[in-house]
Amino acid sequence: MGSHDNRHALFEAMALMGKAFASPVRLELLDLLAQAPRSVEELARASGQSTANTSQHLQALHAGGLLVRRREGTRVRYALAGEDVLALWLALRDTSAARLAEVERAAREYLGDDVEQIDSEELIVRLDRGTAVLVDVRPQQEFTAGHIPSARSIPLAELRQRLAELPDDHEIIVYCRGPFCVYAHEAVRHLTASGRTARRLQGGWPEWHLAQRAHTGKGAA
Amino acid sequence: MGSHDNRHALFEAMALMGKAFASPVRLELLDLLAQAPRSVEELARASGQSTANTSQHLQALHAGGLLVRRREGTRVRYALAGEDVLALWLALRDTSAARLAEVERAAREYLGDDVEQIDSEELIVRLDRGTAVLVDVRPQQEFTAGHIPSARSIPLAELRQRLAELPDDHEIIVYCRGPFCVYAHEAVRHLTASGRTARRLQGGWPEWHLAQRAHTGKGAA
DNA sequence: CAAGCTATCAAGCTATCTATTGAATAACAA
DNA sequence: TTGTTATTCAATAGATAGCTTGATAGCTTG
Repeated sequence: MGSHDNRHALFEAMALMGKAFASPVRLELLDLLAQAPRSVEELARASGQSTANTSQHLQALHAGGLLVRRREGTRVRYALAGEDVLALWLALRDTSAARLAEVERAAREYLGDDVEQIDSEELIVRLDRGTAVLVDVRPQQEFTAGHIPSARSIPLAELRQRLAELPDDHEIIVYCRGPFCVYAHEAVRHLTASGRTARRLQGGWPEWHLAQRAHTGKGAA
Repeated sequence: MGSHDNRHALFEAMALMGKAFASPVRLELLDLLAQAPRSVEELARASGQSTANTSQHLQALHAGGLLVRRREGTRVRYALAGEDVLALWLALRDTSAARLAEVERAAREYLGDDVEQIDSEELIVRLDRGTAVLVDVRPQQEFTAGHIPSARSIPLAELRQRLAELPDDHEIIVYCRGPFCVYAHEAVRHLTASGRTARRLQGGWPEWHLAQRAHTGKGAA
């Protein structure tokens, strides 16, 4: 008899995860956690929300199965539940950009003028040849949590003072959190304005990370 | 100044799509549309919702960029907006099953006892050898909209009367809408009870379809 | 153009969600 | 113990979402 009820219960359970994606604040938290695990306070600061509100949203994401949490002394560290969750978030983000004009428009407004891009295959060639250097302009913490091999860390905020560290005779390739993060755009604009040859890597650390996993056969279940 | 506002606007736009996934009714509609495009009334009947309510949910899915619609005479035909949307829905579904105990439990309750499975590689081998026949037990309409090559259509409701059509000396491999659809489970249980050798194909038409697309290089943008 | 069918709209009620506030709890240090 | 910091809980008000009902609009057919 209750086969209908059972089917509805199934979709209701799936909607627990769906609901987690239904708030802009939660999406921003996911995006931050795609870079590195963080405490509630760090996430609150980075997202511009109150601590209590951030905590509530994190619990919603946790209830949706997207996050794991661990107490570390006096603070609680939240992290994405797994690479499948990371892939799901990137898929939602990219599909929304492809299908919703609103997202495209907002992205253009936020990122400003396009800067020259380079894809990861080309990047590898140029690094091998030694004609380019790779710079990670995300905050130090995110670099420490994981970065593209052979990248050096120069957080965007420090770029202005640390220009001398970058060789004059190399092309500079910059990456950050991903295609919807301003850091690399701003870095490239600043570098170009300073007379350097600079480009933005297409995709950021999460994309690189996922692609590596896929190639080495550690793919999804 | 408004760089914060711009970032928030970006996530708000992405959340338009996120919100579309936040209701069990909408997920069921997506799941139906993953099989074949349909009119509002068909979707209402299949999902057990009122027409008005179904229409509203379809509009929400449309606003989220997940559906396209086209007027066809007196009715409106809704369809998934693209293969990226199909892939996204399958990813959400599978991730929720992997990460949420509630989904696993609901799926077990709904599907009943496990039946023997076979993966698509093995399927191809057995079809080549001619030791197996492949049966699509979804409603006729969905078969017509797309099916695995070499499958024959026997909707579950007709299986009982059409048993004679199936050769006695072949293994019968059954598929339906996907891993969370009961049809194939029930078909295999019925066939086995009738003394046949039957198994369920792992994954249904949408999974097969996406996998084919990926192999032939028509992958995502 | 009138009838009939499909889909959408509009209004209303209830339930759920969001952000805020202030209090409560957990871990740790002195 | 007491104090301090990080996080969660509880209560609230305002906004949104969900489903129902009845009216409206679009297309087709006679």
